[in-house]
Order: sequence, then structure tokens, then C-alpha cells
Amino acid sequence: MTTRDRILETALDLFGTRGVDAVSLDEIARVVGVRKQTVLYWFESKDVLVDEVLAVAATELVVVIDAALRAAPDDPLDRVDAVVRAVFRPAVRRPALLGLIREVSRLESDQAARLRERLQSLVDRAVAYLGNEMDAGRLRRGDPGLIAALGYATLTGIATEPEALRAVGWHSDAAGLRGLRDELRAFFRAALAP
Amino acid sequence: MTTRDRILETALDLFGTRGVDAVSLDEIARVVGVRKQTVLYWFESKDVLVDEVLAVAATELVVVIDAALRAAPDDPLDRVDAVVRAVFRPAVRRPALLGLIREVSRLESDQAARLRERLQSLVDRAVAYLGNEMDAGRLRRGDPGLIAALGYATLTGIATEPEALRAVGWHSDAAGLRGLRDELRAFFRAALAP
DNA sequence: TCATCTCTCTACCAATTGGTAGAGGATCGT
DNA sequence: ACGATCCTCTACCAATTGGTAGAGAGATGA
Repeated sequence: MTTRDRILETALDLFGTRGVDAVSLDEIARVVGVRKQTVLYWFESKDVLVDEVLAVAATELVVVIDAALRAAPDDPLDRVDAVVRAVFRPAVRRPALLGLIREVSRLESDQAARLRERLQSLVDRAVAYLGNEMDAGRLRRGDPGLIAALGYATLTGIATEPEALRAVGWHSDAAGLRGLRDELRAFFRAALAP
Repeated sequence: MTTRDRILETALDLFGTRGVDAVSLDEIARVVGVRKQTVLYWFESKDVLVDEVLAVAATELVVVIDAALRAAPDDPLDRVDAVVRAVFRPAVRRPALLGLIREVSRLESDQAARLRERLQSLVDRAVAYLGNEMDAGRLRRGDPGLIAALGYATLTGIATEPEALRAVGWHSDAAGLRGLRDELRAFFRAALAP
């Protein structure tokens, strides 16, 4: 892997788990095994680095979701289920991914705006889809936009806050992961069923 | 209000909306209208300040929830509903409150540990209650701990991420707030009904 | 061989960080 | 009038921040 890619990956992990502001270029460089100035050679400033990291994260997310949807059956509950399963795996294995998206999107900045732009079409498609299925009576009636936001909040929240799970006695072993994933699926099914 | 209280309140707002690391003592002092050294007079270090702010936030949350539960009817769906309504108001009016709790609890630190300690009894009570009501057949069966975590994730997520709501075309006016609150209640009802 | 391009380095910078030292103005009970 | 205590101030500090300047090693192509 090139130095550039290693910097991107390391930055994603550090930014996502500890926050953009809390991670210095020096620290990223140290983890990669390089000097800070090498980081600044590849990315002209920290802002640019953050932007690129966000682009990587957003793309990764879109790809995973798209792939899951292409393979999913027709029933909307099954399709929601497919998305949950698809996002769940990278989310818990790499909490930094959703963590970073969440952290940045919460702030008001140019970066947040660009990130939102990159994910907007995904959001629009999801909202339109939910609306259609509600009209067809295959999903519980409600505001499609708010339902989508609630789903996002639930999934992102649970994936980015292992501490909350630990507080209720959950363990992140294989059985725990399976249990969590299935509980999450049942939760969404119950919440969305007509 | 005393200087100390104003520092606490300002710190809660700033920490909660922008993150602990991103907010300097200088900035807190400036907003309060005082010098940084005055902040350090009242709180011997930034760590101590963070701790005290967390204590305030945790206490506020516990008080609000307890009050709502005391006034709520017996049916578990109604009780969940009461908690949602009670937390919803301070959460959207002051996103910093839940935002701070979420941000800190996500990190692994002594502060996170102390915060968890302060909220643990609340969590334990909620989990035990959910378990009992499931046994009584008044709630959908599931892992009470995970269900509690999912509820927390949904509520906190939606309250701390206005950007996600904006992405689906939501507006934070009076009608929007009412709509969101009701959608949230319906979501939980559907997700938890037996 | 020479020049060029890619990549990483050392050395430095101004600004900001959390924190210390200690002076001085109020307000208090005596 | 008095010292004591409470509160905020100015002035400073070492460490860290993001960023600049420019040298030099190593490969590549002519």
C-alpha cells in the first residue's frame, strides 16, 4: 500500500475514534511511521486530509449499501434488513467509519456540507423508496424522511457507541455481535411493519 | 447566577456542540466574559471542569427522566412514551446535553468511566423494567439490554444530529418539532409493542 | 552522464494550548 | 480601621499545534 493510502486509512481510524480536532498531524504521521511533513506533502493541509478521508468513508458506505440493495429481494422489510446487515458488518468492525461521518456531519463546516452533498443522493433515494412502499401499504405509514433519519440514528448510534452497549452488559464477541445484529433487525422490522 | 455556574453552563454548551477537545479554556472564558485564569480559579484544571460539567448533565438527565416516570401511567408503552417526551424537550432545545454525554461516553477515559457510573443505576433500572414487562407479555420479546441500548441510540442520535434531519428536509420550527416528536413516539411504540 | 521528478527528511515558525505565580480590588466580620 | 477571604486580574511558561522552506536521497528517462 502506498504511503498516501496508509495515511488515509490511519487518519480515518484516528479521526473516527477520537475526533478530528483531537488528532494531530504529528500523531497520524507517528502511527504511519513517517514525519508530519510527509503527511503535508501528500495532503496540502489538515483540512484537505479531512476532506479526502471523508470522501473515502462516504464512498465506502455508498458502495456497501448499493451492493446489498442489488442483491436484496423485493419486499421492503427484507430490503431494510439487507441494508442493516450490510452496514452492520463494517460499522462494528470499524466504528471509525460511521463515527467519523457522524462527528463531522454534526458540525457546521464546509467539510460537513461537502459530506452531506456526497451522501445526499443516497438519502433522497431512501426517502423516496420508503414513501412509495408506504403508499403501497407494505410499510407502516409515517413521514418517510423522519423514518429514514430515525433508522440512520439508530444504526449509527448503536455502531458508534460501544460504551452504551457495555453499560447494558453486552460483550463484543462473536455471539454478542450476532445477537446485536439480530436484535437490530427485529427492532427495525417491528418498527416498520405495516 | 454565579460566575461558577455561568462557566459550567457555557462549558456544557460549547463542549456538547463542538467537542471537549475542540474547545479551549480561553474560549469558554471569552464567552462567559472573564479571563481564562478565572476559569482555572473555579476549576483547578480542564479535566476537573469536564468532570463537573458531566455531573451536571447526568444529574439533569436523571432528574428529568425520574420526574416523567413518576407521573406516567402503568402501561409500559405509555411509560416509554413519557420518557421520550420528557427527554425530547431538553434534548432538542439543548442538543449539547445529550451531545456531550454521547461524545464523552464514546471515548475511553476516566471521565467516561465516571459518567457511566453516574448513569448506571438508571440503565439498570430501565433494563430490569423492560425485562419484567416482556415477561408479563406487555412488550415485544427481546434482549432487554439491547433494546434499551437501541432506544438510547435512536433518541440520542436524533437529538444530537440536526444535520441528519436537515438532509431529509426537516425544519426545526414548532410544527417540525411536534412532527418529529410524534414520529419518534410512534416509532418506539411500533418497535416495542408485543 | 545529466537532469528531472518523486518522495521524505531536518529545521524552523507563529499561534495556541493548559497551566503557574502572584498582585490587587471588593466585601466581609471584628 | 482591620485583616481575611473571595474573586479576578496581568504576566508569564513550556509544550504542542498546523504550516513553511528548502535540502537531499533515489529512481527514471534522454
